[in-house]
Formats: sequence, structure tokens, C-alpha cells
Amino acid sequence: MVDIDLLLAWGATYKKLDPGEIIFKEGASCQFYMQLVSGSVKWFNIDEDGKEYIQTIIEAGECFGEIPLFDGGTYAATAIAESSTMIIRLSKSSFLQLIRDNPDIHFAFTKLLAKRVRFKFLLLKSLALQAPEARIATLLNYLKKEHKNFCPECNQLNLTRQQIADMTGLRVETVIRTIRSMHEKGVLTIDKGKVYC
Amino acid sequence: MVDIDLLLAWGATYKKLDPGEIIFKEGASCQFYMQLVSGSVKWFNIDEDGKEYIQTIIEAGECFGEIPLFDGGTYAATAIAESSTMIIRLSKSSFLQLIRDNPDIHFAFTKLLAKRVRFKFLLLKSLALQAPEARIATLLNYLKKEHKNFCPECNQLNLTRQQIADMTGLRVETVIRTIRSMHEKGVLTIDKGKVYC
DNA sequence: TGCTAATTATGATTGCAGTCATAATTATGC
DNA sequence: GCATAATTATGACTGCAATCATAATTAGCA
Repeated sequence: MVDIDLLLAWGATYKKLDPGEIIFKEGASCQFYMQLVSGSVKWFNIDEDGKEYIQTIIEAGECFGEIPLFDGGTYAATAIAESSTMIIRLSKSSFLQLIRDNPDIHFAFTKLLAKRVRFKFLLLKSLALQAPEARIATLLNYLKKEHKNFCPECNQLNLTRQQIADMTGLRVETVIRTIRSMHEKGVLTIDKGKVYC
Repeated sequence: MVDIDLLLAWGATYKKLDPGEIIFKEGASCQFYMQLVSGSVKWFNIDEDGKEYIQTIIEAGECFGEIPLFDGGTYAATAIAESSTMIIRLSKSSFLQLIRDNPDIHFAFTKLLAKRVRFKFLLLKSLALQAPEARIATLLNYLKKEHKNFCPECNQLNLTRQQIADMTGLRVETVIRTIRSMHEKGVLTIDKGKVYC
């Protein structure tokens, strides 16, 4: 999102995280702008009985946890390092000054938020109206189009069935069965369990 | 959202719409910034077999259809006048210049988008994880907190069971039965079919 | 006020994803 | 290469919301 040298010039610092380490929790107050340098981060909600809904899986170069920076609320979801990851973070006040001083960067964030809303519109429509196969197809088509969670060379999907389930509100078994049936129909390919499309 | 006199000074014009009139369609290109002056607007998606998902019902003073102004895409959902309504609209290019010239207004839109994303996070989590009663409760609590679709004096909900169904991905009958049972439990009140909470 | 349309209500039935249990395959670390 | 863990796979069964049908109530309007 933002050039790393610029962030460093404004006083941003690196932070290394081990797999499974919690970065922030839903409901906590927000102190930093955060951007992923390497690794991957799961941004999700969890309910009383442990069921997860994954809002998105962040890849290198993306920012996350930005909602409270702009609306002043608390974090809308929890973030956890999925693998060994490196993030860069800048204090909230410096970040807000940075975008005040740089209208183009401010506009880039407005655009980012607009794209997030658009994705949520798409997913909500899909969760509310569509049957399992169409829900999965909607998600995978979007991710593919955005080059997210897909190997750019081989078109391999970098998500487990469980993660797809947690992003579509379905159960693992349903996702497994549905993807199998999509493979049999020829809309995607399974090779050694991995999905290609 | 934006002061009407300011919009007029920038060349905005009023437009009157009859009930049922379509304002823009999902997938169409965006030419205007739009703000509701009076009446109400349903912002929704519709699928092949006519099933609707209502993203939100816009009330006087709110803007709508703003996503493509910022990310350059097409409309993410269709907007239709629910009653006799008046909107004010400003050409996209004038709007973008207006926010460039007024960083505070730009920031207000960034905040609006952040709040929209936050609401979508909440609803997606709810649709994916929760059973009908909790889904309805999540929606109603949010609307109440935001003073949306509620009568401010009498706490009457200004939505039909069908509209709640179309915002939660449930069927009317399920919403009717669930709200009845919530009334019997005492979490809300029904009087002559109207919901109070 | 009465008439029609819209909304709310309720019962009976069905289908499909969830649940639970267990096995097979693939990945990972030593 | 082998042992263990993680992920994918598959079958049997259940429950709950969707569906369909129809009735009752409330709202809107001449």
C-alpha cells in the first residue's frame, strides 16, 4: 500500500511475529497503521463457541486493521499471524498526519475502502442468496481476479477447504463435497487435493 | 452528508423520483454523486430468479451509490426509489474536485466508507455464523444504534418482515416466526404487527 | 365507511446442509 | 525414509429453515 521507505521516514517500525501470534483483538482500541511486509495474516471474527468467520487473508504488501483509523471505533475483527511474518507499523496519529500531508495517499486509502465495501457487497449477496456451489464460485472468482490467495504462475489456490468454509459460512465437509463435485463437472481441477482454476 | 448549499454552489441539481423508479442499475457506469433529500431508497442486488438482497435502505440525508466514485468500477448494486423521493446529484468530476479542494469533506467520506465496511464485517460474521434469531437481533441492534429505519420517538421499526428477510438472507415466514418468538420471549414487542424495541 | 391490497400469521411437508464418525491421502519434521 | 500431523474424503443420519398453501390482520384509498 504505502511505500516502506516513506513509512520509515515517518517513524514506522518493523515487528516480527511468530506463527499463531495475535496482532490485535476484535474490540480493542487501535494505536497503529499496519502493513504486511512478509508472511500472511488471518483477519477474522470468532464467536462464543469457537466458530470462525474469516473476513480476509492478508498477503504481503496489503494493509489490515485500517477501519478504526478512519472511523475512530475499535477493531472490527481479530488479526493473527498465520505463518512467521513481518509487519511494519506507524502510530495512528503519524499515519493520520501522513495522509493529511499527502492527498494522493489519502485518496488511495479511500479507494482501498471502496474496494473493501465492494467485496463485502459481493459476498453478502452471495451468502444471502446463493447455494454452496455458487458461494464458493463467487469467492474463488473474486480472489482469482484480484490475484489473492492464488499462485500467479500455476493457478493453485492457497487456501484449505477449512479456510474456504470459514470465508463462506459453510462446513468443511460441505466445501470438500462441493469442490469435488465442481471438479467432476470440470469447473475446476483437483490434483493431490490442491485446487487449480 | 454534504451541505446542500455547497452542493448547489458546485452545480448540483435536484431530481424528483416516483415510487418504484430505478435510479441506477448494478453494473452500470457511474456519472454522479447522489444524496437523498427526502423519501427513501432501496439499495439492493437481485439475482436471476428474482431473489433480492437489500444492502441497505437509505434515509434522508444519506448518500448512496458512492463506491464507483472512489474505485472507478461500476455500480455494485441497484438503487430504486421506495416512495416519492427527491435526490440531489453532482457530476462525478465535480464531486472529485470538491473533495480535492476540501480535505475535511474527503475525510468525512473516508470515514463513511470505513463505517460501511464495519457494518458489512458485522453482517457477514452474523450471516455466516449465526442462527435466524441472532441474525435478526444483530441487524436490529445495529440499526437501532445508528438510528436507522427506526422511529426516533416511539422506537417503531420502519421495516417490513420481508425487508428484514431480504437483509438477513432468510425467508419471510422464518422472520415472521422468529420475531413472534422474540416477542414471546420479551426481547421485543409486537403491536398490530409493528415491531418495537 | 367499506373495499382491495399488502402484510403478518400459521400449519404441513420436504430437502439439503450440518453433524458425527471414520478412513484415506498429503504434508511436514526428524 | 519413516512417523506424525494436517488435510481431504466419504457415509449415515438428523434437524431446521425453506417451501407451499391458506388464513387472518392491518393499511391505504376512493
